[in-house]
Amino acid sequence: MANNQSKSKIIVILGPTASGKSDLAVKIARKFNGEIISADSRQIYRGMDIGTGKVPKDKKTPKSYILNLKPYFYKSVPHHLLDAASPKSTFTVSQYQKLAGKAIREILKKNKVPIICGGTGFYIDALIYDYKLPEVPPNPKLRRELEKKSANELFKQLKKLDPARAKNIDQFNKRRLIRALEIVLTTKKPVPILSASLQGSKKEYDVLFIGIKKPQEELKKLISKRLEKRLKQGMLKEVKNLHRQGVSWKKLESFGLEYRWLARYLQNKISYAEMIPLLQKDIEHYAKRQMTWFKRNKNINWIENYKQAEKLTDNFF
RNA sequence: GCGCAGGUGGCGGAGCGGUCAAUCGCAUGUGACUGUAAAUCACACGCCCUAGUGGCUACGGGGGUUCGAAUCCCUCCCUGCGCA
Repeated sequence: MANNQSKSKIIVILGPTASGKSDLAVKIARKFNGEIISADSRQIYRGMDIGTGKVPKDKKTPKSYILNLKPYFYKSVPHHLLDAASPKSTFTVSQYQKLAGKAIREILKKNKVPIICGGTGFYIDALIYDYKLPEVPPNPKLRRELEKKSANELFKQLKKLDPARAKNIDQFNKRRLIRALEIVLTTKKPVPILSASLQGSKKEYDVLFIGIKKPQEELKKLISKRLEKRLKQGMLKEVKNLHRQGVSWKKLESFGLEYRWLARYLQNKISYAEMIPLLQKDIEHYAKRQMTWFKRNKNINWIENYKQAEKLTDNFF
């Protein structure tokens, strides 16, 4: 206990999509002198605003924030790691880890509270639990080659090269198999074992996890209402613009959810009327997957309203 | 009323004498997750249980043929299309 007082405190706000994370984070930030670091794998991309539900920028945000990789302001609260990457590039967890880690240090230096807010569980965990990811950047050429093979072939190859990894890996998941082989083939060594565990948080920080809990039916309604709103706000135009600026349909589809389905509609693969329910379903499934991830983390304090979050935060300091 | 096509699990849709509790897709449930993570992937999914090469009820209703029927025949009911 006494130790904790010497550790820097950081707050993590998470929850499924449409649960109201951004709003909560802003309130907490304003009350407790915080700055927000986004943990959202899609809000990181510039030009993906409506579809990702990115908070708008205050007028006073300097135009040069992008070039300088500076946070932008919303309701006077700095937001880090929004608009930090081009949608034409591939942003990865590893980059996130570095950038977000740096943001934490900067915020602490100012004696403010870092508030990590987002729904990308993998990003949050990589950051908080300091995953030691293998230093092997993506190799598109190799990936394209491996992509041609079947999952079974890839699995056999991995089994030969790294039996230990083959034992634990999902042998039907090509994406996982390809990455594992990518690591093995470039390092000529087995995939290192990930040492971090979810048992305790990273040593140098004292972390408060706040999770927003919503009943399933309510969440579905929130998703549906939000979807309608996004369409009205011009989401279709946003996707068109991205494509016009050189983001391929394939890439847009790979972003998932609104980008995937609107891209399919714009390519005439599907009608508008068909698209809406499919997209709605897809978002619901996504919310479920997020919860599956979060449930493993027993350190999360699940709350239902702002008051509870405030109380938790009060006690934390 | 006549003709044609159909009625299969929550839905769509295979099967057309045995190996069918019934391919597959969707939905639903549960889960995985080592640089694409809004991505990618797995498992379960008629009912019952001591959970098994287990029991029971099932392919619109009823009856029949057959060692054996979701599959063939008769009949009734219902749906769609065409002709009246």
